[in-house]
Amino acid sequence: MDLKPTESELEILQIIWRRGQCSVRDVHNELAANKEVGYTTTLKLMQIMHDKGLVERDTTSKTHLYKALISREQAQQGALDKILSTVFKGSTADLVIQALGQHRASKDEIDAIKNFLDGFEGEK
Amino acid sequence: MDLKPTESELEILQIIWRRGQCSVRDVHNELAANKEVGYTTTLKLMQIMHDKGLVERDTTSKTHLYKALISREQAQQGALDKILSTVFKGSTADLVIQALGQHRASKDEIDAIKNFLDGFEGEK
DNA sequence: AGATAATGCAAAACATACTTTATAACATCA
DNA sequence: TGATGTTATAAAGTATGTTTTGCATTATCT
Repeated sequence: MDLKPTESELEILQIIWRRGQCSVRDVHNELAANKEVGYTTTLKLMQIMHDKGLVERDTTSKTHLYKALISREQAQQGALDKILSTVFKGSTADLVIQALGQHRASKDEIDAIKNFLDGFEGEK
Repeated sequence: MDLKPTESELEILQIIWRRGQCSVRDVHNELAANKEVGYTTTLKLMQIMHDKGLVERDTTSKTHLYKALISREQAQQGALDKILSTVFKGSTADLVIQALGQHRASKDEIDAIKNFLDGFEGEK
């Protein structure tokens, strides 16, 4: 299994992740709200995603219902792994620092990360 | 300016960033050490990168010398911005936690990040 | 039943990234 | 000089991702 969603596939996954289970129409309506796209384009992409094993579908009723077979966390990790190797020379610390430096994280965010680090370090 | 290097372009940028200034031959030798690739493929990619404005070149001597016009930090930030919007719902904290969680960072790395966070928070 | 709308599939068209081939110009070595 | 190797360009070929077109099926409304 490869599981490397493309750009457009990720847009669709976002919607499926949020809603849990969708018809092509559901997904298309959300996509079309933000950009110009044809219904059949959305359909075709979801068919490709099904071929790739990114989603599964329930075909019992005429309107097929799609569910994600890859979790958001898996996609996140895949994306991180990729940019770690391509631009961060494998250094997670560099990545984290770059992410935080530019972003002007809020106090809450920083605290959340610190807490996470504390727990992480304690565990050894 | 767009400045979105592709996968292959990033491999080449890695080398240019490390060496500072390179001929096509320099880059190609490094690439060819790790994978099967033709000299003209490397050349063509570097020409495309020049067209895009990712690199500049000194053509005074026969052997053209290429330099990066995009910094590693710019490329890193671009990559981060992209995955933040595509898979992390814009949450830097989620990204950082996911990056650290999977990676089993070393104590040194964790300390580096903590120090960074401390300084960052203090500055307000 | 017949019209209309929604859903689905297959095939082809298009765009972009990547690779290869063929050719030319120049430098150096023997 | 002329054989060889290096560099460069242009053009074409391949692969992958994205969009569009045409057609068939099913459901619903009158």
